[in-house]
Parts: sequence; C-alpha cells; structure tokens
Amino acid sequence: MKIESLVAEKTVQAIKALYGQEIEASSVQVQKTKKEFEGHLTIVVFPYLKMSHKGPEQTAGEIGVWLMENVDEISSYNVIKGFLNLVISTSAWVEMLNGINEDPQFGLRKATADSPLVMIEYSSPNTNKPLHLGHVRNNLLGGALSNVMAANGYKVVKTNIVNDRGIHICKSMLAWLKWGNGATPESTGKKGDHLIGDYYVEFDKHFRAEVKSLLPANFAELDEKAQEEAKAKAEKESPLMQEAHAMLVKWEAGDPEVRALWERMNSWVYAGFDETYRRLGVSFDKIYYESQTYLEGKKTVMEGLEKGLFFRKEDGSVWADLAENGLDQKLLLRSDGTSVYMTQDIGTAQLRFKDFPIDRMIYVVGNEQNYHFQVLSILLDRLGFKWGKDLVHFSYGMVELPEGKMKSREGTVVDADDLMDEMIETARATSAELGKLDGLTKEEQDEIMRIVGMGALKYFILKVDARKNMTFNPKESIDFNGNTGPFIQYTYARIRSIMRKAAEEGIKLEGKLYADDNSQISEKEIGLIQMLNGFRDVVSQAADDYNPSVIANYCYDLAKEFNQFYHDFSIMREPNRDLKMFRLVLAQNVGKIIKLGTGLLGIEVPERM
RNA sequence: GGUUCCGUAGCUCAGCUGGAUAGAGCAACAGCCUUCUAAGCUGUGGGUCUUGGGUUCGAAUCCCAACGGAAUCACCA
Repeated sequence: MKIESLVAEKTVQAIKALYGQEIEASSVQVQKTKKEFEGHLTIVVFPYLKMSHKGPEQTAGEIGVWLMENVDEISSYNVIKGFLNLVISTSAWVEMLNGINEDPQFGLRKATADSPLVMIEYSSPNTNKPLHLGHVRNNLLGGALSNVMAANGYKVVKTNIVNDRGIHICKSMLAWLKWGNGATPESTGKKGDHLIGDYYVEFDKHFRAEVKSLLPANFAELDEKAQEEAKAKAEKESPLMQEAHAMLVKWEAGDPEVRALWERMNSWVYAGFDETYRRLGVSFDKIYYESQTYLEGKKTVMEGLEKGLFFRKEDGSVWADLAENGLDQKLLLRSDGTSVYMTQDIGTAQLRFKDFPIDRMIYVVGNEQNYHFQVLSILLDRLGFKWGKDLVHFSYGMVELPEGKMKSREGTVVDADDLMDEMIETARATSAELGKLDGLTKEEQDEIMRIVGMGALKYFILKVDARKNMTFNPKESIDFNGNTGPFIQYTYARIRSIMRKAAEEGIKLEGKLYADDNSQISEKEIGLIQMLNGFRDVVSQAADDYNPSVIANYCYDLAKEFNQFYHDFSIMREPNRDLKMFRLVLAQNVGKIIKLGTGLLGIEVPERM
C-alpha cells in the first residue's frame, strides 16, 4: 500500500480514537514535507480543530503521539503550527524501494478484457501541404496521450482522419498539371508531401496574380468595403479558381482521370507523411479518409432529419437548432446537398462506432475548434452515440514564434521535417564540440544524435501545459542545458554508465535490500525513493487530466534530484558493501522510472551520450 | 458585441482538488573537471503571482468585477 494512503487511514483511526469523529480517508491532507522542515510526510490538522476543541499545536501533538504508538512505519514526529510532520522509518523506505525494484513496469497498469476502450484521434493532416510545427505539437501530444491512456489500463485505438478531399487538393493537382512537367518525387528527389505543397503554393501565386489583373482600374480609389467586394468578385471570376472548382465537381462525379491523378498524388503525400510520422515516433491503428466518410455523414444527417432532430430551410439546406443548448443554429448540409466540415465529422464518428466498441472518444485538435467540438458533442449525443455527450476535445494552444504567429503567406511557417533535421544537426555540432562522439562508430553517433535531437524537440513541446499557447523559439529549443530533454537523457546515460561499471566489477543486484533504522541512508536518498514512489500518481494524474506535461516535469525533477545526488555521493567508491548495493539499486530504479516516464512521452533515452 | 481560454522573475515555463518563507531553466555575476560522463554541480542578484473586491484560521490556487492578450462566432476545412 502507498505510504500516503496508509497515513491517511491511520489518521482516520486516530481521529476516531481521540475525538470520536468519523472522517473520510480521502479528506485527510497528506503532503510531502517541505524541505526546510524535518520529516517526510505532513498532515494538515487545521480541519480537525473543531473536533478536538483544542489549539493547532496541541491537536497535532495528540495525533502525532497516537500515530507514533500505532503505526510501525512512523519513527518520529514534530509539530509546527497546524502541521504535523512525520518521519517515516528508514526500513519502511527501503521496503518501498524493494517494491519498486521488483516491478519492472512500476506505475503502469495493464488493460484487461473489460477495460474501457478509448479512441484517440490526432494528427489529421490535409493532403495539400507538408506537416508544420503546429502538427508537430498535435502529433507529439496525441502520441503521448495515447501512451498515457494505455499506461493507465485503457484499451487504446489511435486513429487519424486524413482530409484528402476538397478544393485545396484540386488546387495542387491543377498546378501540377499546368506547371509540373510531370515532376515526381523520384524525378525531383523531393519528399512527396513537399512536392505537392510546392504546387499548392504555385497555384496560390498564379491565382493572386490573376486576381490582381482582374481588379478594376480604379481599385485603389475605392473605399474599403468596395475594395473587398471587387476582390471577391475577381476571385470568383478567376479562370484558375473556376478550373479548380470544375475539377472538384469532376472528382465528386468520380471522373476516372481526375480520380487517377488524385490517387497518384495522394500516394506521394502519404509516403511523405509516413516518413515524418516515423521520425516523430507516432503511429496509428486505423486511418480514416474523409473521401470515404463524407457521404456517410450525409446519410446520418438525413436520418436525423427524418427523425425530426434537424430541420430544413426553404433553400433546401439542413440545420440543427441548438437554442436549447444556448447556442446558435448550425449548418449541416448546404442548399446544394453537399457536406460541410461538421457533416464529415458526424460521418467519421458513425463509421468509427461501427468499427470499434468505443467507450470514450478523444479528439486532439487545436483550440481554434473549441466551438466546433462543443457542437459536435451535442449533435452526436442527439444522434444517439453513447460517447457523444462526454467526448473529450483535447484542446491545445497554438504554437507561436517569437515574431508572432506562423503565417504561410509570409513564409514564416516552420516545416516539421526541416525542424527535425535542424535539431539533429545541432545535436551533432554540440556533441562534437564537447567531444562526446569520440570513439563511437558512425552508426552509434547517428543513433545518439537522432535520439538527443528528437528528445530536445519533444521535451520542449511536451513540457508545456497543452492548453496554453506556447512560444517556440528555435534558438532556445535547441539548447541542451537546463530544463531540457537532453538533460534527462544525460542523467539516464550516467546511470547506465554506473550500471556498466558495476557489471564490470561483477556486482549482481539480486535479492532484497535490508535496512534497519540505523542504516546510513541520507535524506537525499530517501527523497529519491519518495519521488520514485510518486510516479504511479503522476501517471494516473496525466491520464485523468489529459495532461502529459505533468510526466515531463516529473521526469525533469527526478533527473535533477539524481544529478545533485550524483555529485554529493559516491556510488562505486562507497566502501560499505550494503550501502553501495543500496545506492546501485536506487540508481537503477531512477533509471528505470526515467525510461518509463520518458517512454510515455515518446522520448527515447540513450545508453550513453 | 456573445462565448471560451490565458495573464506567475528581464525571457521560457512549473506550481492551481485552498496550506508553511511562490519554484526551475535561460540570461547576468562568482566558484568547482588528477575523483562513477562538466550536456553537470554550488552560490549571488532578480517577484505588489495583471488590478480590485469577496469566501476563511489560511488564497498564486476558489467566486465576482475590471484591465490586458488569444481563439471562435462562414453554405472554409
């Protein structure tokens, strides 16, 4: 049993015995004792003053005496104001370390046959451009969240909905036909997603030039409103845009030529995405494509219309009235009968529900879509999806650059592939400078630099609370000192180094550690055990709050604590055999937890660096 | 304007189910490599937790208001 729970329960008994009152164990405030005070756990006794009819010090003292006499694990106590500080016996701590040591998956729970199934949607790219920094945050959060949910005993299905249809794809296709000269990823040596993205940009360039030429001669003299109108008119009249629209119509009609081109170009994009996903370390169990789900959504909406859940306007468009939920009306089908975004999401939900017995659905989507998911939840609930009402929109904030938001128009978008390359290159340069790469083979160097560079990137993004907007400074993110992924990785590498040394000396870490309360174990070491012991709580908190960043910050705290310990205490040169064994086991378990924790975040740890 | 989210050190961020003197890193300055990896460690300086009320033994944390910033309110996705 967890020591905090034990203390809480015993406190309940103490209150009963001393003051004859029943309280809940969960209401007992047990917390880590602040560093400045003596003790390991602290009970806040203010809430019991009304029961004891005594002052804070006296009440705390009474409870302290009772606990001392009735709980073996508590070796002493002290009272400061209303805070009862308890000293837990060394043997109890060592026993706890034994428990952690025996469980290679400490803190993680396995799914069972009747565990709830949670589906997590993330990534959700468009097929007309490569992934950028915003997608990186999405993918890393989605991947980490999936790991966290699985680590808490949920069955997890990772899914991706690819937006592979629509006018934007047609723009890329059209530009490729006009100016591509038959370029392919093979012929250009470009990643497929980048190639297609280039043609999307190409389209936009020509399109804007065309719009400009179509503006009336007196455009500059018009007032703001008239300018907007003139621009909208020119955009609509633009032959390029009309061609793109014509292509979309052909696509919807299943025109074989357009479909063939679409499939060919999409396959290039997917090959490019797969490469990026592989490098990011994310994967999916099931990928859905909007080209396959948008018709399904239309069907579901029509069924809802028949049931009277929705209504039709005079022009033929279909709407949902959300007045009873305090919201507006929401369009579900256009007057020409085609789908909108919401319709597609309903269709995708419908298909998913057919495919999997979903108990909980989590959408990892940026916070600019908060309203959309609020509405989606209501609509799915109305349509009878049992998880609709409680669907989770894991809403994360935007990634901004020091100069402000990323704007594709202004070319300030940070490309995912470039970013990863840059991180790994910087890791290499820094490592070479520090002489870290000496004596390693090319393969070993490459592998370590990949792990370190990606670790820096992942940690930089995951340590920040997901729901907040964050600033991404490329220069700072590349820093490997201080509160960074490489610092944690470095700590792990050091621990591995100690373990190698121990193995060389033929030291085997078998059997249990024994310690009595006279053992020379320091507060620092007990602090580490206490921290390891908290891992389980951190993991479940991350799942309950959908917040992987608590794990990231925990890993850093643990690594920092160990680094300080590492400098203060000699492990391999410790002459006392029992103490040496204890420290080795402790170090080994710090390493184990760092590996488990960073693993949940998708961050790898190197054996050496 | 309505709704939602955010505001903590010069900068980037923790802390938020109410608890003791608000923590890290970066940047600045001063130390530590014949000692298990110096991507490290130690120390110094740096704060009206946006502001004002309220709740209470106690508020960065909960409630209300104001101010500042962001997102969204499309027959775009």
